[in-house]
Amino acid sequence: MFTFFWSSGSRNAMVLVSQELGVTPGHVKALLELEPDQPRPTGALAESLHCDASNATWLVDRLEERDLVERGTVPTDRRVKTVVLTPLGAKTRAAVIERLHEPPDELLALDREDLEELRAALAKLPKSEPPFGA
Amino acid sequence: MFTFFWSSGSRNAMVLVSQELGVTPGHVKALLELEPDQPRPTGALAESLHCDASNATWLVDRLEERDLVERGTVPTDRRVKTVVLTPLGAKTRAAVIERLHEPPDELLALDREDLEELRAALAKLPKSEPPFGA
DNA sequence: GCCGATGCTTGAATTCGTCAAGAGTGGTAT
DNA sequence: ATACCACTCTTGACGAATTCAAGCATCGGC
Repeated sequence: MFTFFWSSGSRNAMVLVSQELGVTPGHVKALLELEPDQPRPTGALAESLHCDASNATWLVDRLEERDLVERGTVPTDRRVKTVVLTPLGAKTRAAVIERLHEPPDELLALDREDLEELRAALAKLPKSEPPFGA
Repeated sequence: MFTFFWSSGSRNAMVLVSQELGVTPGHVKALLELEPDQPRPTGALAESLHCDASNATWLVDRLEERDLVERGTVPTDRRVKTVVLTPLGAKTRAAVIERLHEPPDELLALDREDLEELRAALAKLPKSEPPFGA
């Protein structure tokens, strides 16, 4: 519903959240792209993140160092390496989402009616691949 | 009017613009903080950019290399170094602003009525220091 | 079984950002 | 005036994030 938060942020919400949780903004972006118990190929992750494959490799390295994800393989194609959340990773991801759903001050300043009008107006925007469900 | 663009972007408008014009996103941010013919102290620039003074120094170095800005001094206090746009810098800045005001596809997809509703709804948000006038 | 395409990794380079330390200057109190 | 503290900018070191070029292993088709 409020995926629009992402950028509206009063001084970028994601940066603040990542600082609170002791991870980097890059970690946060990547965690949000991973569903618990659903391994994804590194390449798919890179595509979701709109970045280079080598960048995804580097990012997964950092996540792996912190035991937030684990690498795996798929039997059908031994070239691809998958990435899957560890229990700690899933927990951290949940905390990030929880924290990210808290509406920023700007929206809290609106009364119910104005908020509903804003929601309705934004709902008409063509959607552009929300970073995570909601 | 559409300062909201900044972040709403379909893949960050500023990044795209900077690529088009052959400069970095940092260059763009800095250029927008400088009014033509109005020298600003390096420190003031750093504050506007919400970054470290040393970062501002580094940024001005890069801008100076490309002849987009020039450094100067003020007679009243010999500690401060000012930054002012060169003719090329002013021209580049104008191009950036021009390009940045073009509405993204998401908004072009809306008809006049929906657009007006969105504008009205957004107008009720408390304002948080727009990056440049308009 | 060869060969081009594909998936990931590595290394170098650049940008952006922070912090710590230093040089130069300004202001103030003694 | 001298000493001392505050302020401005710069420099250097470092980490995060990003891109490109090159390399290795594997896959798929011929």
